[in-house]
Amino acid sequence: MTLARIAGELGVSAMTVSNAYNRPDRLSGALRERIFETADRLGYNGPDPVGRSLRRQRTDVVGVLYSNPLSYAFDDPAAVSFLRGLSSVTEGADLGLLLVPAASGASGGRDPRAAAQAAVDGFVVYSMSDEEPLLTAALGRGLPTVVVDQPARQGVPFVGVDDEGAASEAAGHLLELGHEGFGVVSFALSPDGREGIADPGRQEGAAFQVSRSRLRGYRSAVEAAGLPWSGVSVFECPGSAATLGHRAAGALLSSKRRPTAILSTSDQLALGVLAAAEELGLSVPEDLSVVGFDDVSPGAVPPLTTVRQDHEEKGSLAGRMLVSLLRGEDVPEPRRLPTRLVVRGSTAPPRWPVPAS
Amino acid sequence: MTLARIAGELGVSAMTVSNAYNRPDRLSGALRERIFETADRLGYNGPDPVGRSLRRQRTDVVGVLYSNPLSYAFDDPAAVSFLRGLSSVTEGADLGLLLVPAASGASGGRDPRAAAQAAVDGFVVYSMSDEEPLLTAALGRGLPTVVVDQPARQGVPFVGVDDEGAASEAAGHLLELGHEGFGVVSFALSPDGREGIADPGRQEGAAFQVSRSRLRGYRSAVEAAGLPWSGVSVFECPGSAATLGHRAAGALLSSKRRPTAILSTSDQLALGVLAAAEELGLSVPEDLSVVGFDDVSPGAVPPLTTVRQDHEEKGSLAGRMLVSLLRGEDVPEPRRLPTRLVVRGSTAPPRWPVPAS
DNA sequence: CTACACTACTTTATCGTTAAATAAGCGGTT
DNA sequence: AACCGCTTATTTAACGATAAAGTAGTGTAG
Repeated sequence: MTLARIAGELGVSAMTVSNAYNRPDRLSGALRERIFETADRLGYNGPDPVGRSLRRQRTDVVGVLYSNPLSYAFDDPAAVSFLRGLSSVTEGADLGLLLVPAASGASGGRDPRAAAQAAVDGFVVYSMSDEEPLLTAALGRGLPTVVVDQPARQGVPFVGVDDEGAASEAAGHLLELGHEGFGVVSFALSPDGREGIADPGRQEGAAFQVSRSRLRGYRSAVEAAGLPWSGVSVFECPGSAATLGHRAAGALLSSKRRPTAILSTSDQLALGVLAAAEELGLSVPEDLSVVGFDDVSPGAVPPLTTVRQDHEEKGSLAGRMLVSLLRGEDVPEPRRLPTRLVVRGSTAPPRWPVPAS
Repeated sequence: MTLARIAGELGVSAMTVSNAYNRPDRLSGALRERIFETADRLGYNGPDPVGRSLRRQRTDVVGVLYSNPLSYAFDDPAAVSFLRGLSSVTEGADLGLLLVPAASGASGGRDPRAAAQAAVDGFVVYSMSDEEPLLTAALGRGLPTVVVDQPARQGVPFVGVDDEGAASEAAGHLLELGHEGFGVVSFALSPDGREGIADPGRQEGAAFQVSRSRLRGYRSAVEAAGLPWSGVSVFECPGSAATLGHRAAGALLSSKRRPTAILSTSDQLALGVLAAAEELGLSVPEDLSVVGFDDVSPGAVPPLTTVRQDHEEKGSLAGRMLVSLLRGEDVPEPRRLPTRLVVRGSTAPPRWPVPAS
């Protein structure tokens, strides 16, 4: 069933039927009624969305690009909050939200064709590595695009936080408490799935801007306190799950110079660190201080000291920016949303000053 | 930039350019290379998704219809798990997932036009009321559709659980413990936003099949134990948030015949009940037993006795069914997924037998 | 030397819609 | 009878792509 068939049935032009649906005020009430009635009778459900999109050159859909398999997003509380904020804005603007499927290639990267095949008016790109081909493909489409968290690119509207500053503040907190022996548990520095200690080269060369920034923040605070960064082991996990943090902490805590404090680049990892500590008979915060990032784990025991950021607001801001772009309005300067260090029960002064060697 | 322009530039037919992208084996490697190179040079990103969908009569997108504003879905752990399961299957089949925006009308129902406007190959409908116009509109499209949780409709592929049986089991557990005074905290019976005690008429007339079934399950167990259902107050909340459960429990627990046990149709509501009990100085489970539904609140204190169901599997099954339908394969009989009563710390025998009056 | 399969590409027609321009008719005025 | 502004409906021409059928040209077998 198509517009034309309905039109034929009634002896009117297709345009008139189209108008019945799109500009009801442009035809007489009587005719409009007859059209809807005929449509009903013949089982026509209104203009076909695809034909309509082709002609109007817009889809009223926003695409979401995620660097991992889609289903991981629903496992990550930060991503879920982000989507909540984003969806509330897009729905308010009567836009659909398309979760773009991108099969993962062998390299860990995602199939860039996904971005080319998505019938959307614009993209929201969530947390990708610097040179992700999927991102390049999306930007290549020339559609309005907002990047969230990473990578910040010249000329591309961006939403994120000051990761370096926040990380520095987190490390500063531990330093103030008197800690001198640190370990870092980080999520991926690059999307190659590596797991293990990351040397400074790998740290600086990280393909994930957020990882790079947070490590830099930790480092600058540590060095500002006169301590050598070389004394800090950075354990890289290939993702951000508690089990990965658990393994990482296991490695760090069994090294010969055991840290008295562990900085984690996510709460999920920090949760794993807590579990590892418990397993090793270390009590937190007495024997070990732990700091998370994101503030998405309200139920942790002990409650996590962490860097709070408003993920929902991030989604909502990204949504508002994209909606403005779609409407052809100007978009305000890239803004960094605020973060706040929330001190809870997982950090305390070290039991003793760290011995000199 | 279009196929035709690239074709013109090279002096070949549009079809050949199309084939370069869709059936690379149908043209010589040399020409293919020239085409890609020209496309690159002119900034062509491959076939336009909308034109392509129009011609092929498919979009490779699955629409998700939700009975509440979309952003609520990301607040509901059951819905999030469901989406995780669903998205893993759709992504595996290289299908996009379109979260369909449906502005809420005054009646609380959602704008049915949303279903007509969505450019999708099929729908997954998540937990809707019996006569929701949005659902009718979706089914009217004649696209492959799978309904999840409710409403089960003759001839429409369905995924859900045996709510009545599970609820009956939950109530049975309390009866076995010796409880005789019950209260029920239920999420919406009908989408009209009512809050307060629901009489048996409203219970039976509920527009949400799941609500109806769970209440029936509670009731059948209570009556099977020889107790009158009229003695059980059912407090209806307009949604499923902890704050609503809190208010509901406040009302039930301050009535003159205070229940010794409260059955909640969701964990979220049960969490509110726990909060209300604490506020009133009642300890759980000593003074009050509480049972949830869904098993999505691992962190509750005390840990909730609840009905466990596998939301992720539900999403994944719905996805598999829809994918089969899209491929024109047969879909197995509507199946009810299993549930299991998980007894934890929120239920115990009543402190004393309920006094006769 | 015809027949036939095969490759590499083209032609034609169509998917379902809507923007923009155009026309026809209205009662009334000049 | 020409022209008004206004409403209502029509005509025309894309929007960007691909299915299906068709046409050369080439090699290969009988």
